[in-house]
Amino acid sequence: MSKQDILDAAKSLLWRDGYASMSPRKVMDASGAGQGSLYHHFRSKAALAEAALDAIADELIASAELLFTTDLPPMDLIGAYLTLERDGLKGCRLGRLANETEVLGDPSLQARLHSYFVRIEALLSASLRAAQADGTLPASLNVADTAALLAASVQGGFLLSRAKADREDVARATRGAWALLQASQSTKR
Amino acid sequence: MSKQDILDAAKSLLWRDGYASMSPRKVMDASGAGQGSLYHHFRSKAALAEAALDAIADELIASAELLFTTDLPPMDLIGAYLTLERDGLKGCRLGRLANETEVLGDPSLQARLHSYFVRIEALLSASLRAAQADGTLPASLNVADTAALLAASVQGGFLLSRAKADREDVARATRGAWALLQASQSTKR
DNA sequence: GTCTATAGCTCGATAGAC
DNA sequence: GTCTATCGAGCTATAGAC
Repeated sequence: MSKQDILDAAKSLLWRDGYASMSPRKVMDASGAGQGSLYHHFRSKAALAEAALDAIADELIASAELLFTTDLPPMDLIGAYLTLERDGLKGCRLGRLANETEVLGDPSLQARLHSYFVRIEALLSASLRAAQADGTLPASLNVADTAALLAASVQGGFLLSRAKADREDVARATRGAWALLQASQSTKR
Repeated sequence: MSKQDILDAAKSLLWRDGYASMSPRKVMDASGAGQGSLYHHFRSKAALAEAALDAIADELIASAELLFTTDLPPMDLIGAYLTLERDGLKGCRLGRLANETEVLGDPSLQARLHSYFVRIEALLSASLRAAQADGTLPASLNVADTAALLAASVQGGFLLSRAKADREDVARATRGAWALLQASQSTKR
């Protein structure tokens, strides 16, 4: 079962070091597989990363969809998402890669990041629209802008945490977003 | 005056490609300087990057401080900052580097990112406090959380723009933050 | 101050034996 | 399916002439 070992090693190296730093050598060392095995199962480093990104995206999307299908009022879903526990120093497993030229320059890697964020923003947008429908959120707020802000509060929070080496920044940013969203509730029209 | 040429080339390569990709070879090609010149003026790639980050941070901080010392009500200062024109595909010249292991792992590079974001958040916090004092922002909002959110909306917006290859995302995120902030104005206590 | 030459290393990938 | 050997390239840095 060493193909899975290789994939797992790649997933964790992508999270820790990013794509450019995820060398075949490191994957081999971390997984215990030899070079022959690695290139037998994956035709290239990029192909390995594609498989790893697919697996990571599946996990992240599955847990987000699980949360957003909880039977709760829409505003509470958004609050629950924003206040999830996050380790700021580790960063988002996918967002972490979004500033790497080598990732953005590879269409099949970039497409995977694209699709992940589209789906996350879609979940947020759906809840925002539902909250406007049930009157807990002002109808005057632009849904696309607000969804982008909420996704950005998570990603930007992670980035601040890492830049400042302060695990709490991501919690500050998402808490700030949640507080503002709640404050807008009482605003009428 | 080729020292400045080398520094300029490093600054633009850091912006475009990041730190790991900024090889001495590329700096030489982009600046027209030879290898001897590069290592005469800078003892190492890291030392060159330190000088480049200092220059970039100085420019960014200077323009932010200029904006925040404009004679405008505090809420308008924040609005002006959030709605600045930003090219989402290029990213923040410093925030772009905050997910690189090679940057975070070098204490003198990481310290420069740290100091930049501390200063930006300080400018935002001061205006938020002033807005609370003059009654245009609810006193119930936590200033540190809100400042973190606003900084995160810019950085996260840039990240979304790059991940989705959509220049407009950063404007959506910051507009979303500005709209929420304004909506909270009308909330009392 | 700037040049060329070269060091020693790691990179991503391929070859060919078993 | 896994191994070892090897390739050619690029990396960061140093040496030493001019």
